[in-house]
Amino acid sequence: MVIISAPAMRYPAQHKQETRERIVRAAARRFQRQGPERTAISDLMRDLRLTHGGFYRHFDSKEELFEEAIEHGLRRVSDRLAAAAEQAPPGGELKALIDTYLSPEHCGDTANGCPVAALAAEVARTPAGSRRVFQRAVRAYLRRMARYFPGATARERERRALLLFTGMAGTLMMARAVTDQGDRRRILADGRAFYLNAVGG
Amino acid sequence: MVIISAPAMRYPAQHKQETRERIVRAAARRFQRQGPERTAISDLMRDLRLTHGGFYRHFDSKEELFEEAIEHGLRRVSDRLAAAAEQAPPGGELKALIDTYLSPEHCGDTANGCPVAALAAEVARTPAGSRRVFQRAVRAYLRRMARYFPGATARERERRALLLFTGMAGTLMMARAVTDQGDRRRILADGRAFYLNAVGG
DNA sequence: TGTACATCAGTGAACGCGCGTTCACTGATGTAC
DNA sequence: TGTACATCAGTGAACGCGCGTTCACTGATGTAC
Repeated sequence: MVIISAPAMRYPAQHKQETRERIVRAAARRFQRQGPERTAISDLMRDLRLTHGGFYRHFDSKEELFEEAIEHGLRRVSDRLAAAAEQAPPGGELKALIDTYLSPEHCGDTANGCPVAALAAEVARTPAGSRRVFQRAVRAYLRRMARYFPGATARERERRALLLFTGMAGTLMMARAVTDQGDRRRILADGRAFYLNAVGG
Repeated sequence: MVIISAPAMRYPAQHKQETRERIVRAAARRFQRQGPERTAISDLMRDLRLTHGGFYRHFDSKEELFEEAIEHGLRRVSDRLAAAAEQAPPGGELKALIDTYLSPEHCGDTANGCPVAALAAEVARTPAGSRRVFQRAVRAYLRRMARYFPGATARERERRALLLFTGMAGTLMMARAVTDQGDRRRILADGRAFYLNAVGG
């Protein structure tokens, strides 16, 4: 028998929840930009003007935070992509998705961009637990994107979405790895044309 | 005025060179499988039954080794891909490249696979010097693959090769990140069909 | 041929640093009465 | 309303560990003579 009662709280009820979310947001940015190994818990907490010790009031481990940061990152990109698709003229949704994903802005903003392009190779080296979380988050992302794709069944639309977004993630990754600005622009522009043609725009 | 004379050597002349190459090969494998941050110099040297102290007789830093490991990895994949294309029936070269790159074997062998799929996101976080080395190695790789692609000029063939290989790298990365074996097989199979169609096979 | 010397790939202890995690403590606020 | 007490988000020192890099040393072999 478990008795649930409201305990005494010295902070406003949702204060802890908000701090937790701010940590996740800061983590998503830093993990994607610098990689999880190069970002220390103390960096993240300093971003929020807190000290590192308090971290463990919110998370059991850095690994748990990593999982939530990826979920957050995927939600954020899918928000951005869905918004772009909704603003597109009828029939132009797919083109809007591609142009947004392979835009110079997305390329230049790894921190707030797609976690697949920034972190999927690192997720692949992670224990099964984290990979399952990742897989679930990707599925939710694809379910959300599927409606903009042609295909008889939801399953087919999701498969097309997966192929498009994983392919573009690879191309975006390469654009970021290259040093020459001209090459970068060209890779992105070629990619936009290639994928638009490939999904039959 | 520099006098070049053969110094006294206590090891056979090419011994040092061979050790250096063995370090690079071990590094490519471990960097790609575990990531550069999770592989210690001492791990690599232990792979060759040596101790970590000797490492600095061969390389100035871990960063220098990272650059060479990526060059080595790209040469190795392009060898493998070129071999597959050469064995293909006439006209089937592109299909052979795609089937080899997106094969379950390549997916399951990150250590000896393509460094773009395994490490490009990490390269993107690296200082400009390493990124230049990467870019040069990728260009050599594309020049070598270009001959299997349609296109009026070498430049055009290389651009198609880049789009294909970066796209497939993204798809391969996702297949590796996912936990479910069935999903993994499906991603690879869908990818093979998608890219074969996209390059007009 | 034999002997003394020089070379340098490799050894392993040590240094310094960063960082994940723990823990005793603080102090602002809510609750009980 | 006022006072004593309980709670717990946050603090910051400390611990333990891993790892990149350095360095004095070793010892097998080549060269000089």
